[in-house]
Amino acid sequence: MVEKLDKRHTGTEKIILEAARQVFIRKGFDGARMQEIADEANINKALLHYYFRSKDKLFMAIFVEVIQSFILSSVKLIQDPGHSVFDKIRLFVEKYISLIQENPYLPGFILNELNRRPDRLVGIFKSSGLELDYFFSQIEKEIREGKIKPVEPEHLLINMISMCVFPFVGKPMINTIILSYSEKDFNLFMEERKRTIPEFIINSIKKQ
Amino acid sequence: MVEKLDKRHTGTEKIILEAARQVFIRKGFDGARMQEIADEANINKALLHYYFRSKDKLFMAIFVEVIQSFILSSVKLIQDPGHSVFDKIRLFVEKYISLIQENPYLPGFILNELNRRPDRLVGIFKSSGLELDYFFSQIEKEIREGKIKPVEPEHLLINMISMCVFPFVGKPMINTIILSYSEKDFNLFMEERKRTIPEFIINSIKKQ
DNA sequence: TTTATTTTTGACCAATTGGTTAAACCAAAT
DNA sequence: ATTTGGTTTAACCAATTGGTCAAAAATAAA
Repeated sequence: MVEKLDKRHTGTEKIILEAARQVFIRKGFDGARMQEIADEANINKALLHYYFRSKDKLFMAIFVEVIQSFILSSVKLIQDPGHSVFDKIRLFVEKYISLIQENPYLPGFILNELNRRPDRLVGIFKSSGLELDYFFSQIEKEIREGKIKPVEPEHLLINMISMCVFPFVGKPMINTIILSYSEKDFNLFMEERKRTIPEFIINSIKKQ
Repeated sequence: MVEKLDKRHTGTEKIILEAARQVFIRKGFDGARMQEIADEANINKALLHYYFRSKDKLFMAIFVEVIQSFILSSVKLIQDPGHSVFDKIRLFVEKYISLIQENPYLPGFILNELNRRPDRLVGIFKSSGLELDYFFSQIEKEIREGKIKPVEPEHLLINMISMCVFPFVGKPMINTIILSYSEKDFNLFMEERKRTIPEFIINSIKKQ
């Protein structure tokens, strides 16, 4: 019964990957312990090495998975030829923040590991289908057509990403700042941002 | 010779702190090794424990120092009653980016550690003189006076910080994105941002 | 110089780490 | 029932870790 065997195999493998994912994201590569991953998966530590040969290999496995699902889901929309730049801004901000809200510690994890071992990990990032050429040329086109003010496409994109992602990375800091001004909690603040960020961007680049 | 003693003492202490600073920022708390700090300082490892009792205490010492110098230098300007909101945006972006350029890995370090051990570190952040009330009320005042469009002060501030800081935290990602569009290098890109960010923000909130 | 104090060191320790191994387990095939 | 194959485990290992300590070195006081 190859099928049954494969299912069992994939079963434990998935359980390990899920456990590793949680622990790595929570503690980072250096902070994560193989024993803790084994505990989280309710299996013996040696089994980790049976499926994935080393901590590094296990980490790579989850990192690739995490990057790809994260990149793909957000790039698709932005490269879609079926929306105007304004619509893309609105849709991207809403969708991107919602995506991160489901996994709030993912950006911090990715960015930190990427910085800590760039030579090891940047390759994964580059080869994960990160294509932005259509979006960039679409912006240039709408500028030529006089639909939006002249802006540098790269800066616009980085601004969008920055305003969406940074609050999650800087949550402890943001909470301190916001709570010193109002009683708003972080989740409410991010819900507001789904509205204020597109408004802020579009106000900046729309022609009057 | 109390003076001489104190100088020597402060001398080694400062050498240790400087070494610890470099290693902790480069490797993070979990990744840093006491031996590596000792090597960096060219002293015996036991001497680290002689001056600072534990790795944690040593880390706290440098974290407090780092936070305070970082916060203070940036908050001063923003609370200064002598500038308009527009001027503050221009000055802040220029000064904040320049500050980080001198220490590009500081934001990533601070944000990551803050997320990793919030209960331990957020207190330091809170008690480091982070006051923003004047800036917030100044924005509200200029809105009432019709000088700028209605905006939520907290969102505006977070937007400013996000667009300045995030690129440094996401440098490996940013480089991939930018280089896929132009041949610009990161430093040039950040120099451009000193101009494009204030323009972007002011375009968004100015009245026409 | 001699004594007292402080600073620096090398050697050491217990605990933890990622990783290994040989044996046990367990379902399926003979 | 026995064998066969992959799966899971407990026990173990070498290396590394933060941390200690007693003695040496350097400095100041007498």
